Amino acid sequence: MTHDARDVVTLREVARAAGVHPGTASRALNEATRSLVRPETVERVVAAASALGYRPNYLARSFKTRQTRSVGVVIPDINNPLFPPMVLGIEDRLTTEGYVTLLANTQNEAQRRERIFAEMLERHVDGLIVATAQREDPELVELAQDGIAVVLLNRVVEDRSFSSVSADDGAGVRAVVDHLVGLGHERIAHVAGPQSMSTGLARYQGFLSSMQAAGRRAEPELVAAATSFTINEGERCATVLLESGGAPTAIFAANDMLALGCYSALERAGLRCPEDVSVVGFNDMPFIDRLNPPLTTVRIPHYELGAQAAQLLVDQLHQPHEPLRVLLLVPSLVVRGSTAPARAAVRVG
Amino acid sequence: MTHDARDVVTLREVARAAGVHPGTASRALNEATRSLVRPETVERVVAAASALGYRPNYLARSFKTRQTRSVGVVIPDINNPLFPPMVLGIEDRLTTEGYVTLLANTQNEAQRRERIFAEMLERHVDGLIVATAQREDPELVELAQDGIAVVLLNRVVEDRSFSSVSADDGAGVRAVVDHLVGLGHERIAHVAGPQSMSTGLARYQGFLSSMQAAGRRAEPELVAAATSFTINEGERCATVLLESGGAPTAIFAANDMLALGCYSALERAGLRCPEDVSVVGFNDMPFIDRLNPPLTTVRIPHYELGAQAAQLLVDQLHQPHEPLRVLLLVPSLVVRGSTAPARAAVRVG
DNA sequence: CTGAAAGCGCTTACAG
DNA sequence: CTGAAAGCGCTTACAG
Repeated sequence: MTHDARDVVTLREVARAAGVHPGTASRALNEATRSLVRPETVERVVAAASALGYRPNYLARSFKTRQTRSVGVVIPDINNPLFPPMVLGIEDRLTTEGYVTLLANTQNEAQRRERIFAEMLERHVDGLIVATAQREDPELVELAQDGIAVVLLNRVVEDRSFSSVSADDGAGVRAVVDHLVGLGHERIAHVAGPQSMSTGLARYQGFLSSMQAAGRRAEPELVAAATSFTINEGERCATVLLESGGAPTAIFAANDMLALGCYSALERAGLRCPEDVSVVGFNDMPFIDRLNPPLTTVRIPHYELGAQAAQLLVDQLHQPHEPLRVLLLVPSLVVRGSTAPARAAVRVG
Repeated sequence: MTHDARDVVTLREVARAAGVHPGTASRALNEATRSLVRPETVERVVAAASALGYRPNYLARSFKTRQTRSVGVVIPDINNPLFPPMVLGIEDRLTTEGYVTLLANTQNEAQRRERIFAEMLERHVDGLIVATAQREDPELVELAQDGIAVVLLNRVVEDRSFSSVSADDGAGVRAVVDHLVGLGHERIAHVAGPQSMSTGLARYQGFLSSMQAAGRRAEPELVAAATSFTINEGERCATVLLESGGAPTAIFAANDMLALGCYSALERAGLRCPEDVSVVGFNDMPFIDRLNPPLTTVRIPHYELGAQAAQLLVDQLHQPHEPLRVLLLVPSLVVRGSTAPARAAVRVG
């Protein structure tokens, strides 16, 4: 009825068939302890195991060793197209290392996040890959202090006690600003992301420093900060910028969702993109190249981000006293139809 | 160093603190057996447990009971925007039922699929939600015969030995055909999906019967079958249709990806959508409403699909001899800018 | 190099 | 209603 049939052959039976003690059979079958056993014995045990179709009982093993070879992956929202490629990268790497992926979405709800972490620990995951970090994240810091293996993905905590894999936002933003400056834009605005997240802050700071490096000033009326990375917030902020009197000829949005909101705001204001205002995003979401106009944006290697995070975690699991590692992957600017040479300043409202 | 600190308090200690035998403590703490214990004793045990911060060891429990309260979710490709909402629906429902989600992508590779199923069984998942079914799927049928609880999601196996949750494709297609016929289209073409999948077949058959019901003939030169649900295949098939001499004024693509390919083919042929040719998709992928033109398509309640599949599985787990259930969720046509009244027949090539 | 034994932390017949 | 005991299937010190 259930799949107990599969489980019917146990280590004890393999041992009997091979004429050895179960302990010996265990050692022979386990990679790590195999060298303790005489080669001929190993061979005998392995033969018996495969003859009987022996499959070790993971539950028993996990119970005994307190290791589950599973890792918890905590993301904000799988519906955000950023995350699926990361999850795939994680899964691919984890799988080849013999780990299994427990996935959970926080949906940005504190209560849900707490539940998820508690559940993952109850399930004895060997480690956690967390893509929901806030810059200040006491909950996460506490986890780390409890000695749970955690790798941060995409976003980062201010407290530098985590290994992490994220994109080099500074480099990405620099490429954006250089591109816009190169097109002759004088009045470049920024729709910043939430400053409570490392990505929002890093891109904002990158904007300030890149502007300065390019000899431009980032005027206060040309910056608006969104409270979330959503289309609605992008529209709201872009509207603020357009009505501020700052007369931007280009808007750099801290991610593609916000950029989509910029499109909406421009449309509502009767402005054309890129003729009147250029728009740049960040992330290179799927299908963003099929919009009208196709969005100029910064491509982040999301799959790689996930794969590297998984690797870091696995390394850390195998070598618990490994020093922390902070990986920054290189993004690249993808120029499409939403940016064009600056024309004249535009004033609205 | 590890989170062993959390595990330090064991059932035995709770029992001692409450002055009862561990067996009694177990019964008192377990929902199902609590009624066997005198209320005052239950109270004492519960108090002791919470005073000591007792957390049952899942590993021990799973080992003993052979249940893990985990379910494997097998999807073709998380990067396909269809699946994230389904996965979220699954996770939400599973979580409230106390189950955890093991996620894996087959990437449509047979080898990978086999590995995944083997792994999931090794991990003793309580059941499986499978969105990768082929119409003929001996592997899956075998699983079911082994008595593993399986619920099919989105796609279905010809062999009717599974519970499943999918969309009522026939109803969706009917709405599409009626819409196009209502717009005066005489020559309606179909880019069919892979006929090895139930979705591809059902939508094709739905097309045939709806056309017939509407008094139209589905001419052979107005149907082309894709070998995969991809943009490239959509473009290839649409090109075939446009060059076949059938002169379609509307193309119904079996999903949005294929419809995207139709857009490309029209563009390459110098035809405008919807002025020259109307296009309809299926699924209502995220952001498909932001394309140029916004795609008319059939909305499928993907989140609900996932949630219902999870529910079916959980029900089946709790009530193993429950009869199979086949759920068909109702889709709805979303009319956007890619469809317009028919003008004249168009001939290309 | 191998055997004998203990034990991981629970659950669950079985007695009483 | 509760206790005493067995046992799930492994791994791993400990002897020899």
